[in-house]
Amino acid sequence: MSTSKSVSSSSEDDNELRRGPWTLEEDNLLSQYIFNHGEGRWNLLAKRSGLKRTGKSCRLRWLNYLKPDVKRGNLTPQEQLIILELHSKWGNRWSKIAQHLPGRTDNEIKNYWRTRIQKQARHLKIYTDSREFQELVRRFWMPRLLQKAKESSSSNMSIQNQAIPMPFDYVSQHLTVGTIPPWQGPCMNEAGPTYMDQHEQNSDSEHNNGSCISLSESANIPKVPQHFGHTTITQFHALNTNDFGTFTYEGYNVNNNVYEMDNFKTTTTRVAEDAQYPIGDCQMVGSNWVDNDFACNMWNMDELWQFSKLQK
DNA sequence: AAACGGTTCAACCGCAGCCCG
DNA sequence: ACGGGCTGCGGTTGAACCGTT
Repeated sequence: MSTSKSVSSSSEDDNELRRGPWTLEEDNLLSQYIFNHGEGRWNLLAKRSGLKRTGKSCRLRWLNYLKPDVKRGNLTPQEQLIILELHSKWGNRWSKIAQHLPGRTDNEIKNYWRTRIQKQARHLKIYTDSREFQELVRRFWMPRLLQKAKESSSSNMSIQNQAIPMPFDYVSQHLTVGTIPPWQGPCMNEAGPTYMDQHEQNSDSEHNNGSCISLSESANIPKVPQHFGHTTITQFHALNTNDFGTFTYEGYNVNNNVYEMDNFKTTTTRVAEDAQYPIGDCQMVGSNWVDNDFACNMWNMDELWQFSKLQK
């Protein structure tokens, strides 16, 4: 993008289309026009509003920035969970994913994926569409997000006040076998339809058949062995109990009380019978492989990678 | 304080699909 | 059936920002 070069002042050439960052005046002009005439017919809007912008540019500015219901700020753990899950099912269908995240734009979700998720994958030198990465997400990322979601919901807000409808229903129904977590709380609709039941089955029934989806059930992703599913279930149960204690599963020694990853120590051999999971060859040790600032860094990837290399 | 490098995100581009005449 | 206009989508870019040296 040649933004700075191509942003032209109106004094230069009144007929030249402006590009690059929008000014406050332009924003006001666009908002005012849409307030009076409504959205749509973007090319006509661009001509009549007095903006020296293309219709495309106007549409983008409105939908991604000016529209009143556009949500600003960091994605919540619940939103991140939904993105991970839906991306595993649909891939880079950003607009489709965005439909399930009220107030979030496809652009924002795409940026999140590329700058956060893919960055982590790059650090580990694995592809985000690989089985290894899917396992990483399922094993470590999602539980961490669940824990964060739990913390955020219990500490400062009720679920009802959150923009994402029924995130825990969504998670509990679709990431696991459907256990309703106790921490879901009385405000959750335990008996009623889930988020995806309400929002997806009608619009996407040809893909979904009304059944729950999960990373392991994604159409895009090979089914993982059954014991991976079991791992998820036990991890999820661990979120719901205070006395689950430490247990070992498939070579993973997991202190799963509340997913305190600080105490998480794995020494693994290959974890899948078909030997397709090189990530199982890495070893994660110590108290700080999980970064405290979850919003910025899910893991200390450098450290993780170092251990990964050491094991090879 | 300045230089530098990495990250984020708003904005652009090309393409595909849809609609309508 | 065809072509043109419009809209939406996904990939890419680069300015702005931020942290580090």
